[in-house]
Amino acid sequence: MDIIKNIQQAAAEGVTALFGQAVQPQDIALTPTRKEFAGDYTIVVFPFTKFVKKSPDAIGQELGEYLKTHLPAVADFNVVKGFLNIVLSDTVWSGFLEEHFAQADYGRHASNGEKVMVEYCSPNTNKPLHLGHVRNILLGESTARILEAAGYDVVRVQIINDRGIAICKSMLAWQKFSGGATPESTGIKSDHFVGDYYVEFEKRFREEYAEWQQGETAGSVYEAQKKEGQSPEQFFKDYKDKYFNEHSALGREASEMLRSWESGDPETVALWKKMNGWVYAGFEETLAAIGASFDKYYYESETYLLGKGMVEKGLAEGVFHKKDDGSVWVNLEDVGMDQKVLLRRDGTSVYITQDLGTARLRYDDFGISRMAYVVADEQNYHFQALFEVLKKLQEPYSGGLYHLAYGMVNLPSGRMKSREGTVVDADDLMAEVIAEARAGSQERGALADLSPEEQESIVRRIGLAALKFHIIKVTPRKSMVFDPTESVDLQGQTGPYIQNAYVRIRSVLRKAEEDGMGGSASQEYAVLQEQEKELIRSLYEFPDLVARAAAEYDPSHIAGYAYNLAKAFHKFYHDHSILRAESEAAKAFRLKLSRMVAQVLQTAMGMIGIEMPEKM
RNA sequence: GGUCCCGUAGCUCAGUUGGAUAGAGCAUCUGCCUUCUAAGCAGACGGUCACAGGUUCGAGUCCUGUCGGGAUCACCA
Repeated sequence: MDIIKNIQQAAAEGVTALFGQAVQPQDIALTPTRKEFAGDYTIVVFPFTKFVKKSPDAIGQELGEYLKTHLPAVADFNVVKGFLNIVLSDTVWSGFLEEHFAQADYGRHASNGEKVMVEYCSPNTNKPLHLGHVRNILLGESTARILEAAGYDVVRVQIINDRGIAICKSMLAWQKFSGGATPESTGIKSDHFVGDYYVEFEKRFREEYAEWQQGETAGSVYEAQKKEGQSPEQFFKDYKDKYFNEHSALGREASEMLRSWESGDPETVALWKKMNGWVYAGFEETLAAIGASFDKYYYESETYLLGKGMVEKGLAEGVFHKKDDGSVWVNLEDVGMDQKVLLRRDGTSVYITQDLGTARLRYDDFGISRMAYVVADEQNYHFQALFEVLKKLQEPYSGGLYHLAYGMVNLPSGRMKSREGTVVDADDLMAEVIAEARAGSQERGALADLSPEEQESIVRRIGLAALKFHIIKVTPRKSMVFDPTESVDLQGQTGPYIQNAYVRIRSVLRKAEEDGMGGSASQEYAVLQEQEKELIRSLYEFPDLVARAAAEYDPSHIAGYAYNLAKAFHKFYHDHSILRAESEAAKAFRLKLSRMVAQVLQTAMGMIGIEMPEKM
């Protein structure tokens, strides 16, 4: 039974029968009726005035009559200013509830046999995860879960940037300054431990640079290369990278280490493995705390040479071209872009070459038909180019590529800057929201008779719900302002607000079970309250919403839906008693309704990685 | 400068793909717990949907331009 489709179908037939014009059911504009009018769904009749020489009101009347006589579900209708409001029979809604209230997987779609990959997280290994990664991970994990709910077979992967100058800086600093300290000997979480040495390197480097600026070499470099009217401060700020490459002792050592790694020097590789191992152990802890897990990790140290074969193939097919200096290019001007280099003149790969190879590798590994990359929007251009190149190569999965671009996470004070120490650490952030939830919980005292372990488990769920919901409710595409004090709010439009609706229902259901609840009496409940209908209407729309969130790769739709459903339930709960309903029939009906609301809230929140507590 | 994204209440965000009088939360103020969990409910206050044109029965939504903010335009990743 699909209520909306039935109405559209009947309305389309009605238009044909009454006005002699063929229209497609999906072209019937059907929207939920606004609260101030009577009805469940509204058909906008204005479009029909194009081919019917009657007033919108007259058309509405005729079509309303038609629907009322031809569709049993339609109990009544009214026409207001060209809007045909359709009132459905209460049995439509009570029938729907009876059919679905016990369906545990309601809202989840049957398998569609398609395999899709979601790439997310994808950190560098020189520093711990921060707020930006948190948005990425939450979006990626939610998207993966939503796609699963929509019937896809999902493969979660990340590509870890485990090589390059950054990790060499950490390695060098550790080698020079640690005195053999380890995460174990210091008691510092292992990814933070490695990050600390990266910071140490930067600190020492700045000191070295500042000292150098006082010397003769610096003076002559400044005089020779300064731009007109440029102060020494400004000049040396811009000169930093050049200093690193051309003058710095630390810079030379770090570059040396990178070369040594690239040539496979056993000692360097061993050190690299040791420090990356620390980082991975720390990441795993953080990812486990957030609730994300992966099917496969790809490492840039293993993929950065890939893709050359595909470039050769493209060359052979004439899709790419080689310049006189030996570099290989693709011309993307036909799709409004530039020329992009694919192989350097020395034959080595660039970033995009590696991504071409990695895409192919993944296809070979998993046979996926679609791939979603969760990567910040600063890489929009890169992914546009990557996808176009894969299309030119006619890769079998190239029609199913999607860049889930998300905006920057800013603080109320502005952009996060590591130099100013304003980067919000992922572990700290989680600890903070959980502490806030703990404080709130102790104040309320509702968990006092549970064991400390149970209390802690609940408090974690509440804190993480606040954090996750706060981030996921924002449309991915938009950049967002993250206010730490708001993220720990437990009231209003928040994760805990939704958990609370669930907890209230569970509490009622527990009591009902003690009393022994009457099941079949609900069938006799004939006249529904407006708020009951609203809840069921909302439940009815859930599967479509899941499909839409999957199609648009947008978890914020699920967050918004869960909030609206919880809000509707809170109001219903406030206005109507469940266990002390007017009749046995009403009580049984409301128990079923509440049960299904709880079920759907749990399913929806599960899709965005939020677990529900039984009590709070 | 070229391209892309964003601009909605004091703040943080929705707005079902063009439908009715633009909605929530936070903040401020006011009510509601001897009654199923008050992390709740109700009310008040708060808007030139950045601006100007256009398309049409109808525009926050589509088109053009302007202003403001961000990103990006490497043989870096």
